[in-house]
Amino acid sequence: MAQSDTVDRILDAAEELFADRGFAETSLRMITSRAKVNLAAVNYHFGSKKSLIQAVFARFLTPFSATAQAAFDDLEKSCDGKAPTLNQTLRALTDSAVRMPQRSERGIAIFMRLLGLAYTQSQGHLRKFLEQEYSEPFSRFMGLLKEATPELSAVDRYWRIQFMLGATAFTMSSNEALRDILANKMGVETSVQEIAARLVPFLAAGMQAKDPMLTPMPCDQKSLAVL
Amino acid sequence: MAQSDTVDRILDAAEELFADRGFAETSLRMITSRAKVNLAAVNYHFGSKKSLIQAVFARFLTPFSATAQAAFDDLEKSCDGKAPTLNQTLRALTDSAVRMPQRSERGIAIFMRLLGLAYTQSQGHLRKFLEQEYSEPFSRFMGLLKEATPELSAVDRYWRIQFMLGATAFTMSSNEALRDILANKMGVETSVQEIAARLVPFLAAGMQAKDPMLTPMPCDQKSLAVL
DNA sequence: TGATTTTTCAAACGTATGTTTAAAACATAT
DNA sequence: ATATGTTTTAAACATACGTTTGAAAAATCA
Repeated sequence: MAQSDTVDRILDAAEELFADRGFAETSLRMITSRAKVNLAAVNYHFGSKKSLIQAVFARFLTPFSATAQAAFDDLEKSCDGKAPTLNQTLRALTDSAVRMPQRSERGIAIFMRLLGLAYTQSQGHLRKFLEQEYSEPFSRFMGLLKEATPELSAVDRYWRIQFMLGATAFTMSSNEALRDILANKMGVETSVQEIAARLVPFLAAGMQAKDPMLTPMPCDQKSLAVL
Repeated sequence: MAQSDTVDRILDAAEELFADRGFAETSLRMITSRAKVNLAAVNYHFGSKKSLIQAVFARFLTPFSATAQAAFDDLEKSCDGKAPTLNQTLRALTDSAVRMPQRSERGIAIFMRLLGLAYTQSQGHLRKFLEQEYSEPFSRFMGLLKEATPELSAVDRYWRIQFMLGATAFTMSSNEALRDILANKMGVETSVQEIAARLVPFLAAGMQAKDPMLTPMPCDQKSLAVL
């Protein structure tokens, strides 16, 4: 081989192991032994474990962010002048994820799981890295969300976005486990695409729920208004 | 003091540290030094770190599960015969959490954060412990959800419950951080009760969204093959 | 009181981690 | 072929972890 592929082998192994077991629970020795590379190679090529984690994310997040930006461009062009709907905006994002060129069949699942872990296994450095590296597509997405939900107050929108993020990150981060459970329990096979297709209407409906402050607080009785 | 309070001091310290930093990232030395007890005390009183984690959960989950069961009883009694609505069911659960007697002012926040971590930091032993220890209130809640959403297919319900769990666990697990961000950004203070009050309508609306397979695809390009 | 059990304590153990080192192997270009 | 820069390797390093030990201290009970 003309050029060493050590770097890629490390990235491949790290990506899978991180997705399977999380960051802290994956040691450099596991990574290097799966990659069939010397232990010191990680520190030689990446500098540290933290940098390796960031590199794993950069490798799939950079092309994804470009794809998403293009999808946003298309979306704004296609309904020129008018703001894209919430469904369209969410769909543009999930489609970008689903259509990404994958390294393996597990590619999408790994991609989703890592995104979920990034929110969940809050490694401080990762948060900072992602925020400053991908702030543009992120805030563009936020802007689209704002235009698609003009009826919401800023505070309502803030919380509902958190709810959306939570539902998405959590579901996607354990998408393989959840799919297995469903297959065992009800004999139904599910693709990541289907999960996304089910998730979007759920999120859109929640986002557009009636104003939360209008729902009565519980007195001592459980008497509640219907919704 | 007639009886040593070492056990409680350890539980208090562990509870806070786990909530702040997660399980793996909290060492026994941190716990024992905050609790001002000897390092060996944890292994003496609890046997192992795993058992300590379970004990922390049992201390607040056992009374909570009792409270929730009572709330479910009340709910079923109050609308006798008829099935409680989705909003009522969700509300019964969140109210039970909010009304729990708290050990501190952070009590609710810690409670939520730990519940979120239980789902998120999937310590295998914790999952098993929780499942076999609190399966009754859990499956009762699931039963109520099923009765409250008779129009959903089992598969749809399965996925939407996962979405609800995700939104809840994620939001609650970082509720303190999210509240701080909102306070800094928009000068709005938020209580955990308010988050719950906002979350419930979001979840209910998502749960009752129109059948996902019927939602139309965005305009021209994004039309996807059905599943 | 004295005997016995329970609890505390400092110290050490064994293991695993991320990282560094310095020499060897390799590739490239003069 | 020789020199130069890059990559790989085995070994060690320093540190942190959960757990165990055995003796001291405290509490309990006869």
